[in-house]
Order: sequence, then structure tokens, then C-alpha cells
Amino acid sequence: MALREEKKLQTRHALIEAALTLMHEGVGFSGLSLREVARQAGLVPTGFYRHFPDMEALGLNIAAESCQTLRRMMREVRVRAQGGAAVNESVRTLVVFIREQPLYFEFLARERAGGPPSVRQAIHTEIRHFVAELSEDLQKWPAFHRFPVEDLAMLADLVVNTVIHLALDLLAMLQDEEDEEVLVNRTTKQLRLIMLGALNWHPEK
Amino acid sequence: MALREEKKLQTRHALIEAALTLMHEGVGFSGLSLREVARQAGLVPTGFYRHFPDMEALGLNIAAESCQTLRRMMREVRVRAQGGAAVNESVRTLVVFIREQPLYFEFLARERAGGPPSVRQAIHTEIRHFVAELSEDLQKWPAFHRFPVEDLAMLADLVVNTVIHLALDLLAMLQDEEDEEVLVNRTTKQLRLIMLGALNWHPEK
DNA sequence: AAAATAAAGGTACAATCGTTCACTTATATT
DNA sequence: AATATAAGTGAACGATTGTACCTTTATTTT
Repeated sequence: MALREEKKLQTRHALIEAALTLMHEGVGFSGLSLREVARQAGLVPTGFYRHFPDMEALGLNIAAESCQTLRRMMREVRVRAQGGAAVNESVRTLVVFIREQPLYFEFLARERAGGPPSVRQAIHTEIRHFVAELSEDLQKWPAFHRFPVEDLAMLADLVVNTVIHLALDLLAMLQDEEDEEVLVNRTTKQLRLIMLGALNWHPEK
Repeated sequence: MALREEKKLQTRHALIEAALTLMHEGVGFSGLSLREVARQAGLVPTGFYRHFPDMEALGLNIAAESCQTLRRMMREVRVRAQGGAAVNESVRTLVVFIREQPLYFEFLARERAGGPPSVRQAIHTEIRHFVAELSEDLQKWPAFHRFPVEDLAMLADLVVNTVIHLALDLLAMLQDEEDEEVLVNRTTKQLRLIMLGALNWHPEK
């Protein structure tokens, strides 16, 4: 019974990759048609319905899968950032991941603001989850013991947002072939500046 | 000869507002159809061509108009932020503007990442322009005289990105009715923390 | 081996799409 | 007042869309 299931998962994945590939051409997810995606996946239009009830469902599933990828990356970044040069190491790891799986990140970056409301919200809550996770992480850092949770959340939000910004510019660069080094340098400095501000932060008012 | 021109401008603006209104319903710009926009503007489909050659041209024009609005706002923010509490005042002014012209800002926020490539690039270069402008502004600030231009650009980029983030969340809030005060507070603190980091920044290395 | 199940293929249809072309109609020019 | 210009209308086209319904085909269960 595993053979059928596996084949189904396979074409299901083909549909997801088809959508991501087509999005890479330029149009946003809401600009894709069901038939177009099915065609790209080597599937007859009606075959689509065996996997998703409609395009929105496909979008939500891609969002979920992308977030899973992102979460895996964040875990890796966290592991490697235990040592001394946390900022440098984190940014480097990030760049490697984005270059390895650009399509998933492209989906997140683009549909976070531009996609259908349901997709947007799914990504939004997922990002809030990351912020919360990073917040807990920072709390264990001795320097941040004196921070109230509210300020930790504020700091984590700032960091996550800055990193997303890097991802967005990096993805735009994959085609325009700007200088990656410049972007990495910029973000590294920004995060160092943020940490510098955090160390001198006075939580009360 | 002014009567015809004025009428034309009027329906042209109706087309732009039609697109913005439809986008507000949820779909991204690339999800809009020419007929749909014309219909919403009270125009027959073919009438569209009297104003724009295609939808992409409309998108670019909306982008231009939105950026003009944004620029007007930035100027105002800069004027009011001359005094002491620069950060507080700037954030407040920003919020007022976004609430006054939510549709234009929604367009910029959504299509910056999600739109057609040409629109995305137009917005991207416009934002880079803002960063450059802010960079020049900061340079006149005595505390930043010791900053090399590269670091000033880095700082300006961080600030602009943080502000865009506020705008995005604020727009998402217009429907979800979250607490505006929380967002404003968060961004205000973030900008203060950034400034604190900047004051302790050592440019060398 | 026979029957059941479910993924994928095929046909069909109404709706919508972008775009063409010829037309009205109101303004501007002569 | 006659003519020219151009914004807006309306019909029509071929293409594409989402989806319903039925058939084929390969796997699983009996």
C-alpha cells in the first residue's frame, strides 16, 4: 500500500515545485492558474483536484512546507551560533541556506505581503513564532537577563525583520547579480549595531 | 482644451483607484484583470486602452503615484523631526499618514516583494533613493560626523527597513484591529535602540 | 484470480479573459 | 458653422480559465 502513497506524494510535490518554478518566472502566486500549474507538473487539469481542493489550498501547503524549511534552517543557525562570533556565523549560514533552497524562501518573502489573505496570515503567525523562539533564546543569554519580556520581543522582532530584509535583497540579487558580499556586510554590521544598542539599553522607560 | 484633459485625468485616476480598491479586497496586483479594473472604474473594457497600454503600465503608474505620496510624507516627517524627540515625532507622523492614505501604502508594501518584476524594481530603486536621502540627513547630525558614508548607508537602510516593517504591520492591522499602540511602541523602541547602537558605534573595522 | 479502490486521463461547458475594430458622442480647432 | 480630434461604447473573436462528469489504468484488497 506504500507504493501508491509514495507516487501520490511524488506528484503532489511535483505540483508544489511547479508552482514555485512558475512563480520564479515573475508572477506572484495569485497570478498563477490551476491549469498552468497542473500543466507544468505534467498533469491534466482535473488531476489537480486529487491533491488540493483549489489553488488556495495549494498556497497554504506551500506556505507550510516553506515554513518547515525555514524552521530547519533556524535550528541550524542556532546550533552554529553558540560560539563566539555569533552574528557573523549566523549570517553566513543564512546565506548558504537561502542559496540552497531559493524557491521556498522566495515564496515566503513574496507572499508574506503580496499573497492571498489566508497565506499572508499563515506566514505572519509563523514569523511571530520565530520571534517568540528567538526571544526565548536571547533570554538565556546573560547580558539580557535584565530585559523584561516586552523588550526582548521588541529586540527579537527587530533582528528577525532585519534578517528577512537580507533574504529579500539576496533573492532579488540571484538574478540581478549584485554583489553578495555587500549585502552580507551590510546585514552583519546592522546586527552588530543592534546588539551594541541592546547592550547599552536601559529597559526602564 | 482644459476640459477634455481634466476629464481624462479624472477617469485615469478612477482607474488607479479602482485597482487599489480591488487590491484592498485581498488579491495582489498580478491577480487583477484588465476588465475587472475597468468595470470597477465604471468604464467599458476597451476604454482602458485610452489611458494605459496594458496592466503593467497601470501598475508602474500606481507605483509612481504611490512613491510620490510616500515622498511627500517623508518630507513632512523630516520637517517635524527637527526638534528634540525626533524618533517619537517621526513615528507618530508616519502613522497618521498611513492611516490617511492606506491604499497607496498598501500597494507599495505588497508589490515591493510580490508584484511583477518591473513594478518591484521601480519600488526598489525608489526605496534606495529614500535611504540615500536619509543618509544625507543623518550626515548633518553632529553625532554622525565621524561615520564613513558606508556606515551611514547601513544605518539609514536599517531605519528605513524598520519603518517599512511598521507600515506593513499597521496595514495588516487596519482589518484585524490589533492594538495600534503596541506596534507604535515597538517601533519607537526599536528606533531608539538603533540610535543607541549608533551612538556607541566604532566605525573602524 | 476477482473485486475494489483511487490516481490520472479525457471530454465538455459556461464564464472570463485580452484585444481587434468599427461606432458614437462630446469637445476642440479651424 | 463646419471639421477634426479623441474619450468612451459596443459587438465580436479566439484563447484560457475553473470545474463537473465519465473513463481508463494501475495498485491494493479480498
